Amino acid sequence: MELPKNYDAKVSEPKWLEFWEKEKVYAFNPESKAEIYSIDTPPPTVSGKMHLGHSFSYAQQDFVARFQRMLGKNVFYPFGVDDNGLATERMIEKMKNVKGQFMQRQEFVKLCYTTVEEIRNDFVYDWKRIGTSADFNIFYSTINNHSQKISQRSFLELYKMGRIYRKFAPSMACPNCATAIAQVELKDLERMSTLYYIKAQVDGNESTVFATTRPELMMACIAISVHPDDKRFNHLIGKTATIPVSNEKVPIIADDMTKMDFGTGAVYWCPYGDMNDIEFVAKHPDLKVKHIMNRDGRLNEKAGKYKGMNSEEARKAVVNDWEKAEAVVKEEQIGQVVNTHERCGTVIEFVAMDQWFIKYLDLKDDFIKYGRKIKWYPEHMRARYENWIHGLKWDWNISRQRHFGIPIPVWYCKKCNAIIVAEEKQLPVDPLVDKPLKKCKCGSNEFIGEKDVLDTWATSSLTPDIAIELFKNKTLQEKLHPMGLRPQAHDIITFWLFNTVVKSYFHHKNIPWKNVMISGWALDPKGKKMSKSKGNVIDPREMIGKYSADSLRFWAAGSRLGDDLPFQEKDLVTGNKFTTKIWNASKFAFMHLSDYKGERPSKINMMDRWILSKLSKVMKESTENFMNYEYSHTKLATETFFWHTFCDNYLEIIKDRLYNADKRGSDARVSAQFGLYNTLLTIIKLMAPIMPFITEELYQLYFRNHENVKSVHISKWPEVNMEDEHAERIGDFVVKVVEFVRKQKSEKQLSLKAPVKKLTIKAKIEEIDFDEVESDIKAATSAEQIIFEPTRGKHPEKDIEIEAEF
RNA sequence: GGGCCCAUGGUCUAGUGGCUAGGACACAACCUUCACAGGGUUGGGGCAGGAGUUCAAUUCUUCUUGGGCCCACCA
Repeated sequence: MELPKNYDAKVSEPKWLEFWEKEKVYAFNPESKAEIYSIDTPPPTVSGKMHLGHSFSYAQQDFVARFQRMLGKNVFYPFGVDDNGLATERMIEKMKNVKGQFMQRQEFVKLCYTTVEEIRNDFVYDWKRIGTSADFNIFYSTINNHSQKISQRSFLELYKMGRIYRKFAPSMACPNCATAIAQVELKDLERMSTLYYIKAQVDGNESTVFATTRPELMMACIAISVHPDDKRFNHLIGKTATIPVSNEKVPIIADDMTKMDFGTGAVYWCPYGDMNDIEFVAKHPDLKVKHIMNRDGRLNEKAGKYKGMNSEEARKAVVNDWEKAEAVVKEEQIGQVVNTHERCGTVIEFVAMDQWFIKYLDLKDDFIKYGRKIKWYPEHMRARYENWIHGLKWDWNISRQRHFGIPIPVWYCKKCNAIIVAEEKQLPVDPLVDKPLKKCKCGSNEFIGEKDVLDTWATSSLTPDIAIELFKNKTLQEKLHPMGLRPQAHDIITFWLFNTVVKSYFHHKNIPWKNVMISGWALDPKGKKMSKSKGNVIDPREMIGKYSADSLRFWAAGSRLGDDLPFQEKDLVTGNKFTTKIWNASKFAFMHLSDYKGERPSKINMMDRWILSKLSKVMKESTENFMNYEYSHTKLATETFFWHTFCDNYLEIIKDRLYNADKRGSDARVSAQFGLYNTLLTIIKLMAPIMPFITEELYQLYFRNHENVKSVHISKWPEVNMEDEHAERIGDFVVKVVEFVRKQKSEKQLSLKAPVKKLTIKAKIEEIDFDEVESDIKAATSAEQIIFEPTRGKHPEKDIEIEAEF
């Protein structure tokens, strides 16, 4: 059998994608009795194209999926897309050049739906292209009716449990997005800021100086505080200060939250400038908050002349006014860390609004317990989960003042203002369109629908349910829960992972999955995070075009699980080289196997026993590593074994037996064929999860006819159990001799085929064993004559002494 | 301020309480008609620093230095 000279990934890879889809190679079988391995696949957000980081971590989870499938398990590997929420809105606003806020919700949502439909196929193709072996027929979108129903049902259940409440409370708001956001969506920003020292008159002809970085909140000022132990200010406590310009009179009170060593030691409180204000207000309920800011970050009529300004504008105006009033004593530049919205980078504001919350701060211990029931790979990632829980300060704000999201299924009675919650049988509902099924208790039939939508994470935290409930069979649903694996990257442990545990805790009283596998990030060549703004983003499509999906995966298999990996284009060359090498080795093998019928020889030659024994060990090791999600070890072990043990040594050693059956005997040839067939097939299978395309190509070209399974990816994971310590010792000795001769030839600048006149070997090997391998050594070294002397019983300095005469 | 991870040739990495610390890329020399020039062979070059545990430390402990990530602080 003759193979084409070269393998062309550009042609082959799309060919196999089609084949897999047509043959339903990755289909989950709901009827099967086989053990299920289920994966809670991360739904990528359609707001961005697949980037290198995606291909990196999706490749890593796919290694595991493919391995488990080859173990014979019924792999439940759904695929979803996240097209719900802010990120999607933003993309659509940009694509269609519209502003959602200025449109009717229905109109905008319709536009979102159609746009998302338009781009979906192209978007998903990128995931298929890298060889993701998900069952793409088990598909969901986080905004479709199915997901809406489940997400709203979750809301209803939590509401019934008393876990959801609505409250007018200070919340974090993104002025740019004009919505409330949650603690998890915050990102730190370090910046320089000005600390203003402001002089305020105090009754009784005194004065004091307070320091602030937030002059713009002047109109909200409710008090000035000093530390109770601060002797500098003792005499002022209880008196009234007048804020310059606003002429507002505020009490000077003692509060130990005040830092004596910051600014002047006196601070003016203007809820809500930050989290401390919230605490301060709670401690002093007698002080009345003024709420001068709206959620779009603009000041309202309570801010008087500053109405309509945002923080930055108001700051300038207030400072200007203070300067005119000669109230500014000093300005100081200080470093400051502020919270920004991680999606858009806007500095957030604290605004009191009506919001919906999930009450869960009382359950921190339980969440930590749940985290410990899950097996983490790598284990240390659990620390991040626990660290996050320890630092949680807010209940989960799940309402967003946006358009494109899953509506909160609630109405308010026009007459009595009661909250009316939707009924499960009417889900999904849009309260702006639909009506409650029953009248209000007060008899009224007029309602105002809740305008807010749910936080994206309130839905994506339900992905296990969304995927599982695509199947209506209850027994199957139970079998699928908890899932086997949650694969994801480490940046969303606090978002997706934690929130999913929370939802599962409430709805199932169980962990959502047994294992989590946390992958790292693909970094730029210098080890920096890739980001659009830095311009260091690498497009995986370009790399696949230039190299191949297999090479990209080969690269992704090179890092330890959880580790970030800087991307160097040259690393893709390695994958290509491996592909070429295995192509050529297989070409050689298939040529010599064309007449092989799969027979097991009665007597297996020493060197064939040697390779099969080595193979058995690699196989065992690889299986264990894969079980522990250590795919990089499997890849490395297989790669080394293939390249060096198999190609460099074994193939060279058996060549003579394969080519010259007339001299060496047909038994010797069949034995070599047996070794060759089984070793190559096993290598291809071990490599199949990592490089699904080239392995499929080689499998189809030759092995399929002999193995009778339609794809290597559903073939059985190899079980070679031919360990033979004796053969390994003798084989290793042969390799040492061959390597020695190679080195000699290289040093003498001779061709590797150059004949050796006389080869003298002294070794701790029995003559009976040497006789078995002599012909193989002769052939592999081109030795004309070999003198062998066993050193048994003697105690030579070296185990082996070799001399070659040319 | 708290937590976590990491430090191995020029670059990216594997790994181990004890063999000559493994590989890839880059570099150098050599080798081609019989699987492979999209190749092969051979070679040069490395465990951040200090202290400790140990018969033995690149590996374990601790400190220092340097890098990365998460969280808190935010007047």
